Amino acid sequence: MLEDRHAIYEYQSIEKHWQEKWEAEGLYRAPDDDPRPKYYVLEMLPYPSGDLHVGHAKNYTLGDVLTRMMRMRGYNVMHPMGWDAFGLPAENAAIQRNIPPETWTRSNIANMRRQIRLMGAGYDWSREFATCDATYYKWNQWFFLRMYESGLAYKREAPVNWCPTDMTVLANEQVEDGRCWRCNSVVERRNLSQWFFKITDYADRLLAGIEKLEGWPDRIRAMQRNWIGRSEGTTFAFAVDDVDATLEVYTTRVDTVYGVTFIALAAEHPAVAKILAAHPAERATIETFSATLRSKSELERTSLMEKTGVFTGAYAINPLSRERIPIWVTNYVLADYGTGAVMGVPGHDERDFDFAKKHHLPISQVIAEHKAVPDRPLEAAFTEDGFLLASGDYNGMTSARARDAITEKLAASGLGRKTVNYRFRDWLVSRQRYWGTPIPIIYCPTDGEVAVPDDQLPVILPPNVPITGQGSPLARDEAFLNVTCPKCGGPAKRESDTMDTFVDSSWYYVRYLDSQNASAPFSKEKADAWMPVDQYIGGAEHAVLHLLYARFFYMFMVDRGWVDGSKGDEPFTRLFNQGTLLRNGEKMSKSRGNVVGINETVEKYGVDAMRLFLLKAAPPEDSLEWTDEGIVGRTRFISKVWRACAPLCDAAAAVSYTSLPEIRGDAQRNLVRAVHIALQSGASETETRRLHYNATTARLDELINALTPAVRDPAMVSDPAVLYTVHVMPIVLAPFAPHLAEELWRALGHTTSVHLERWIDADPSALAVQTIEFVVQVNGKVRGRVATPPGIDEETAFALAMSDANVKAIVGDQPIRKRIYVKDKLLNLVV
RNA sequence: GGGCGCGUGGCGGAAUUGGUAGACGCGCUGGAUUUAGGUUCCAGUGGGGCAACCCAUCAGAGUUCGAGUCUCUGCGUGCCCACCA
Repeated sequence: MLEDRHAIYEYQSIEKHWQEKWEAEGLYRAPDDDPRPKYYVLEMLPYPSGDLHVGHAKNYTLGDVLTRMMRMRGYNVMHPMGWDAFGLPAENAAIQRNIPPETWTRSNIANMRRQIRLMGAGYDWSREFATCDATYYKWNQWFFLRMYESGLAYKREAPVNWCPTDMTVLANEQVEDGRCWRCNSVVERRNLSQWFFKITDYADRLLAGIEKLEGWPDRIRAMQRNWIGRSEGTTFAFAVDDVDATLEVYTTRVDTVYGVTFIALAAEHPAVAKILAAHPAERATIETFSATLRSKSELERTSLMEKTGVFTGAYAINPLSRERIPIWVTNYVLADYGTGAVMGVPGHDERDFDFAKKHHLPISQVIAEHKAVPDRPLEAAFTEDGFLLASGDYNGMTSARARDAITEKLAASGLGRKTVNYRFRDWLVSRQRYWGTPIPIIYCPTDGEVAVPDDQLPVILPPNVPITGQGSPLARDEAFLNVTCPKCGGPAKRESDTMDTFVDSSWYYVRYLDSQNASAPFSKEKADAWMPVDQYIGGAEHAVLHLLYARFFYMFMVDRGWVDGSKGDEPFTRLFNQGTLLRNGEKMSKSRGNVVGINETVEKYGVDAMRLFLLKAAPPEDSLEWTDEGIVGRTRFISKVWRACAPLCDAAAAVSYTSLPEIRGDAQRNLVRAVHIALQSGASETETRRLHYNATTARLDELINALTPAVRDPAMVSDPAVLYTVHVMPIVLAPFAPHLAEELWRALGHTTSVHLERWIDADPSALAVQTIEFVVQVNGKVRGRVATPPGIDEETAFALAMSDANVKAIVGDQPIRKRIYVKDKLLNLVV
């Protein structure tokens, strides 16, 4: 029955052919002036690391399916692509291979662009850019200057990770177990002058905004909330005995203030020097202790180390109890949170308890679970709220009331106030690295810190700078460094630090909308037309950093009036977190050596088979195990579709695909129903934004399983229902297997692409069934099934149920106490 | 230590609102076609039982006419943050 020419689906030539044709026709351009409603689909900007593997394909396939679906559902869809091109791997590659970072990056981009096209993904390439283009990073510098003007970009000393061998700062991610990831030297903490963005000014807005982000996974919202880490408490001062200094502490538990038995300072606390001046006897001990601490990495200072400290010789006065309490320098107080000084309450804080035990400091209980005074000493810190005791005027109060009362008392005497602290810090944006955006600042001996004027942007990153891995290459490039001061014209030096690459990815989503603009980062008109991004897609590894920075940048843009704030100040309406692709139970990655390449996969199985497998194997937010058997199953599906449909295309061309065929029997009705169930599934997964296209592919399997026997049956093969199904097949396949769909569509005689067709809305009359089978339960257990036309009432259902021999036997002559009837589904009899 | 998830056949998973558990695919078993392998096609595939039936969604309890789904406890497992006072 099958003609030879239809027996084998030649995916290689077919897929290549359509990709070239689509590209030539500009099928995926998103016009700015279009009457259709807009829809902006964005996948996170990829880093051009070299080769794509099927893990990348998982990400891009989901975005591509959504893009095609939304286009078919009548939207003007924006789906751009670009490159997060600055960053460390390019510099490391430059060192290893002795080629400039730009050469390595550009060749990776070319390769990855080719591979993405090979996947048949529909992007509007006319909007493409790389962040290392001077036409892009110019605007990074422009944003930096606008932040600088607003007081949101500033420079200060900060402790950073310093590798003494490579003579460079390392990002936290580049420190592994306290050692440099490249040379394995022990990383030191150093105070260096660094540029920051004052993201903490936006803390409350970033926090409040999370509540409105209902299209984001709760997990990510919780992570951002925790990361921001808002904490309300009291800041108040202790006077220091014999020393002209006060020590401010921050606490969320001011109700425990009568239990303070020591003050714990961070070694970096500024008061330490003053205290040492008054207590020279302790100087040597403290300095040795501080020096040891300074040489430790953050990691060693935190989780790995036991709590230790040294007594300073000085005492503080508790402003409430008037008690005299010792001041210690410790290793467990963070210098850059709160005030860098903590009131030690071992009775009610686990860390203070550990410390007090170790250094034999007194432990007193000032909070109890009940009002009765406990008769036993504490065996561990009691950290819950309770009732105050041994707390002067506040005895018997609840913790909550005491916090208010004590804070008020401290405020009244000018010693303290209510304060809010955040766990997250200002964003450190400077890097002592070459391959990034130069920070547009000049240091002048007369004028100090001077911003590069806008008309001198971009500050070009000089090519051909030797990269050795030893310190910042720009800091040694005299031609780059030596400039004239924009203010006085005298000799001056450029800033040699470059920006964190997270700056690049904080606003790229607006640049796509106007990527050729030479006079501004983007025009307001275009941003207003397209923003916000309707669906953002990417992995959860960016849950905090990138997604927080991008939100901050967008709020800044809204505040400056560059984008319309009436649509809100959040850039990404919905966020979808893709699950990772696993192989042999581990995340697929180059470093694990378990990657499956795109090229080989496409060659061996074809693009459509790969896409279908990635969609079918698991819901998109779950991780997915790559198997060759699984993808073989999808090539089987494609062959089944091809063998069933291709021979019938000529006949089907004459049958309408926009109106339902005449139904001549149950087999025909079931077939058309399968078509519309698949159409409904695709539409519903899209409209609900659940994107569980794994379910839709199952409906496609059911559809082909219904069509295959029909086309083999001589009595059915020319039936209108069969020919209708063949004609609709490419439409229902189009988002998932775009090449196969197009090949069939053109074989049906169409001269325009199937990807420009409208999705067909599921027809209720096609979905309707002639008979249903409802379940009869007795006491909740299934005892019978009854076939009837749908829509019968309870009495009819009951009568039918009782005519079922099995049901009748089980019920017997027991009285029926209750009946529960769910229309067309079940009847439950309680006896 | 804190926060958030997740536990369903041999495997990936389906069951969107409490209503026929195991759709669909992979794998496996038997058969047909084929010189053979592959492809393709047919039948079967949670466990027990000859059968009618019984038992099954990590374990245990609860709510309900009815629980994979809701509540509680325990166990297992994953991710994120981890001395933030």
